[in-house]
Amino acid sequence: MVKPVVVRNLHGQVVQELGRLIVGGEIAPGQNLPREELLAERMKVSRTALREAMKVLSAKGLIESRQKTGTRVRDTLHWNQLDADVLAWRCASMPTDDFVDKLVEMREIIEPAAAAAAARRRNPDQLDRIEAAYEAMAASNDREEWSVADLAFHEAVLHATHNELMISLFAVIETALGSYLALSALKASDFKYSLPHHKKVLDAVRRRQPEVAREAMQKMVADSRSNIRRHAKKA
Amino acid sequence: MVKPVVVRNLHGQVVQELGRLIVGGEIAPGQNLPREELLAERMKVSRTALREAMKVLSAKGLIESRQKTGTRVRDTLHWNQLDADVLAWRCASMPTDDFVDKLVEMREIIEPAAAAAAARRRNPDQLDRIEAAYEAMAASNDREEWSVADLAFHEAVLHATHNELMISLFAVIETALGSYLALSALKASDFKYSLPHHKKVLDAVRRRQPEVAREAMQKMVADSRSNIRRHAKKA
DNA sequence: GCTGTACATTATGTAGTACAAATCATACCC
DNA sequence: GGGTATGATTTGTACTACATAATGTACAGC
Repeated sequence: MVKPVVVRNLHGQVVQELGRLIVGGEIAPGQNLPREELLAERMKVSRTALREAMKVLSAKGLIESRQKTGTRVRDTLHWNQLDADVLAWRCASMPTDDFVDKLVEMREIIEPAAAAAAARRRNPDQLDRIEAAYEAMAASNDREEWSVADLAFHEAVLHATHNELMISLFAVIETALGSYLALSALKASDFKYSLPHHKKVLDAVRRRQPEVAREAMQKMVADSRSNIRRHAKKA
Repeated sequence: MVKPVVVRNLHGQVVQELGRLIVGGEIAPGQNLPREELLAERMKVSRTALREAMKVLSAKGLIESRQKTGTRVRDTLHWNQLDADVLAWRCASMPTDDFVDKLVEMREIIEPAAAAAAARRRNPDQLDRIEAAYEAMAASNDREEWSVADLAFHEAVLHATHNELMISLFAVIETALGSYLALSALKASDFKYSLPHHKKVLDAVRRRQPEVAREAMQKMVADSRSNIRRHAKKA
C-alpha cells in the first residue's frame, strides 16, 4: 500500500535525495548548496545529471540558482507546497502529527464542497461509477478490499464535480494522507462502520441535493478525523 | 499588474514555449514529441538545454519520456493542475470563461473555510495585520489602492489560518484569477462596495467566531462572483 | 581618503561529442 | 509457428570546453 517511488532515472534519484534533505530541514533556507562540480562529485553523478535534478527542484520552488552567487535554498514561502513530491517529503520528515492535522483540515474543506458540486453537476455515467464503488464497499470482505473501494468512491465523487482543480487537489492531499496511515483505518473489527454515511452521500448525489450531500460528507470526514486522531495517538 | 514571467535562462524559455504548446492543446495528450536531437535543432538550442526543460515539464506531469519510445504528452489527468505555470498557461490559452468558473468555485470553497479557521487560530499579530489591511481599504482613494489593500486583507486572513497548504492554494488560485481580470473589478463608481462585508469578517475574526466569519466571507465571495460574471459577459 | 571604473575571479549557463542502456521490431532458428 | 536472438532507435549519462553574469578587488583619479 505504500507508494513505490521507484525512480529509474539517475537524476530522479538525485531529486529525491536533495528534496528530502531540503524539505527535511538539513539544508536550511538561505543556505547555499556546494558548487555543482563539487556536489556532483560528492554524489557520484555527472554534473549533467545533477543539473537536471536541480532544474526540477527549482521548478518546485525549493531552490534558486544564479551565476556566480551559486544555488541557494529558497524560503519555505516559495515552496510549491501542493506538489506531490514536496508533500511526500514533508510527510517523510515530520514526526509531529501537526502536519496531519493540516492535511485533514484540507480534506474536510474539499470533500463536502465536492459532494455538493457533484450533486449539482454529476451525469448518469458518473453516478453509476459512484454507485459501483459503493456496491464494492458493501460487498468487501476485508479491510484491504474496503480501502480500495472507499478510495474509488471518493475519486468518483470528485470526478463528478467536473472541476479538475478540485480533483488534483484531492489527489495530492489523499496520497499524502495515505502515506501516513491506512486512511480510514478502523482496526479490523468494524471496517464497514462508515457505510451508512456513504449511502447518504450517494443518495443525495443521485437526487441532486447539494446541501444534503455536503452535510453527509461533512459528517463522514469528521468521523474519519476522530478515528485518525485516535489512531495517531496510539502510534 | 500583469505578471512579468521574465525568464533569463534559456531552458526556462523552452519550458514556457513547450508548456504553452502542450497546455494549449497544440500537442495533444498521447502524441509524441520529436526526438530530442531534432527538436533541439528546430528550437535552436542545444540538447542539454532542451533536456533540462523537459525534466521540468516532466516534473509538472505534462510529459513522460522513456528510452526508445520517445517523449509523449501525458493525459491531462496526470497534469499538475495546481502548478503555477500550468495554471498560467491554461489561463493564457482558454478563451472560454468556463475555466474562470472553476477558479471561482475553488475560491468560494477555500476562503470561507479560511475565515473560519482564522477566527479559531489567529494570534494578535495576525489580527493586527488583517485590521491594518482593512484600514487601508477604507482609506483608499482609487481602485488601484483598493485592490492592493484588498489582496493584503485576504492574504492576512489566509496567514492567520496557520495552514501553509491553504495559503499556497489561495496564492495559486488568486494569481490565476488575477491574470484574467482586475479581481474584484467593480467599475470605478463604487469600488468600496464590499467594505461592510470585510468589516464583518474582521469583527468575527477578532471575536473568534468561526461560523460568523465563514458566513460573512461566503457572502463576500458570492457577491464578487456575480460581479466577475457580469464583467466577463461584457468582455 | 574617497569614489568610480576596470579587471580578475568564480559560479552557473550553454554547446557539443561520445557512449551506455533500454526497448521495440524484425529476422531467424528450432 | 513460437520463442529467442539481434539490430536499430531513442533517451540516459558522462565529460569537455567555453560563454555569461555577478561579485569582489585593486588601481587610478580626484
